[in-house]
Amino acid sequence: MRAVLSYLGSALVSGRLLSMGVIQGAKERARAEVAGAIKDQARMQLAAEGAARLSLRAVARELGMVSSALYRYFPSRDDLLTALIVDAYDAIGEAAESAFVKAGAADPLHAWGGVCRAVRGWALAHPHEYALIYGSPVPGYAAPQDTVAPASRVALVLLAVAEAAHEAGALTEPDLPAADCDSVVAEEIRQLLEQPDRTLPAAVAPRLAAAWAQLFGLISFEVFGQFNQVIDDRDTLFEKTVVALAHQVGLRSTGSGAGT
Amino acid sequence: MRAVLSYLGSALVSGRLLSMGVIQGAKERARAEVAGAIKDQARMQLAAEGAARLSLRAVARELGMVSSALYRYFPSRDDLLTALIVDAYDAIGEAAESAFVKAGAADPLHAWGGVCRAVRGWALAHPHEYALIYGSPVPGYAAPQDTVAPASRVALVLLAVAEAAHEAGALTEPDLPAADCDSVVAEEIRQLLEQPDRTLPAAVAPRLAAAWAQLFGLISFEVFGQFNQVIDDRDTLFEKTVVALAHQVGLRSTGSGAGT
DNA sequence: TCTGAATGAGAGCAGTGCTCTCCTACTTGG
DNA sequence: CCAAGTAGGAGAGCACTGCTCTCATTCAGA
Repeated sequence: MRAVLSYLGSALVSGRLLSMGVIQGAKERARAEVAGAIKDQARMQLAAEGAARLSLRAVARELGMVSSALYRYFPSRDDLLTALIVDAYDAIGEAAESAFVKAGAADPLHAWGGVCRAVRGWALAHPHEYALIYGSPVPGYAAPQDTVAPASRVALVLLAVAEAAHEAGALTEPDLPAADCDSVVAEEIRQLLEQPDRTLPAAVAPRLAAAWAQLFGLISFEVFGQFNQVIDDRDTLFEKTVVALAHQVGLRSTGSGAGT
Repeated sequence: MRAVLSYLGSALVSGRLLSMGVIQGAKERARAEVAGAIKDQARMQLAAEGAARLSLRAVARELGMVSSALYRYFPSRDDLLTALIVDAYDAIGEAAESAFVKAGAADPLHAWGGVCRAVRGWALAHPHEYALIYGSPVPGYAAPQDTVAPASRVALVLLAVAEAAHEAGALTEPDLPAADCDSVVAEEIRQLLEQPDRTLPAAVAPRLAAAWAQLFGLISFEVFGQFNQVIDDRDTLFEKTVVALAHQVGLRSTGSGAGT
């Protein structure tokens, strides 16, 4: 459980707590409140119509102000979208984190399933916000640095699940040499895994990344309607696939080092 | 190889040949030519700027005509986008089909890998067109009936690979009862699999659908930049994951009914 | 109390999708 | 071979968009 706290701790500090500062003066508070109202209204339009139909003027109109006033808070439409993207990443990341905390690290397969279910649940409940972050990147929009930390929260939770499993002896080691994996994984991740309090073998990182992408592939097909007229019982398909992904990563039930 | 021909045949007839009619009169030909030029120009703008920045007026301007003239060919921007979507589905489907034909049905694992590689290759070469069909659905845009046949071509190829493997005795049967799978898969797919010349056990359909979604999840993460600063050697990761997916589907090397 | 910054209002610009009317050119029926 | 009908293009115009600029107001701190 140490890994849990450390991973989640770093995620929380880097992505969440620092963004909401201490209580400020009345003026700054009013400003933050208006900015929040703008974001809320924008989020409503996003949920109703999708990102491309999100209109600054409509948001301003709904809020009873004129469109130019909105530019005092967000310098452009892209910046407003970025704020919504960060919020969405934080929301789905928080769903994953709290699911992990709730499931506990005792049974890795149970934790893995809980996290995956939470992510899928959030995606199905917020399809347009999900599309905003995991669909096609917005045109001419390069993800600014503010989004990378929140964007990695779900992946860090999956990493924490694997590390907890490894510490409990419920993670099958990969058979391929670690040197092969080092060239696959990027420098940033290697540094993360080499930190002194990390215990996860670097060799599982590629499998984890693949499972991460595959998980979101499954969710995206469901959210984006690719399973229409193909798969009816998506719950069952998801559950079975999540178990397969856990096995692919190397997760086993606690106690039995090598299951079926 | 019978399965190959029959599957690909139905795909070709339904999706491709019917759309390009016989040689017509000069007038209709001129009309088709202009429509083609519009689509080409639109595709160029799509590749350069993305779907959301595709502008009818800009297309018309580039073609030296006025925007209203363009409405003689496409009744709305959405219809032009739909035409591009159909073309993109056909292109990626054709890439998959020809990869399958080239690989042959002798070695199922080889065929599976070839098809997956071809799909990934097309996606990386045409990221914006890929985003158009596998990214977030365009806002307020419900896929018209014209797109469902082309959209299913890649999936049909994967189905054909599995059926060829089954006929060669290189497909591991699922352990769960077929009744369970029947409720997962939609009516349309069940009817497809129950056709007299189909030999694929219905029980592998769910595994195939899951692998299908996971494959595109992996590709989407790569195309949409989710692997930036996470995975460097994406080729290796893809190859390894494709093998894992093949195993998940139940594909084995020819001759050995159940290998590791 | 005065100054300067923050905030909002309004006009305006260039661009968009789309519709309407008008005019030309061409195909086709007699 | 000619008249009629139609397909296609041109242009104006409408409502909307993101964004910028200027001008007035308000309000906090020196």
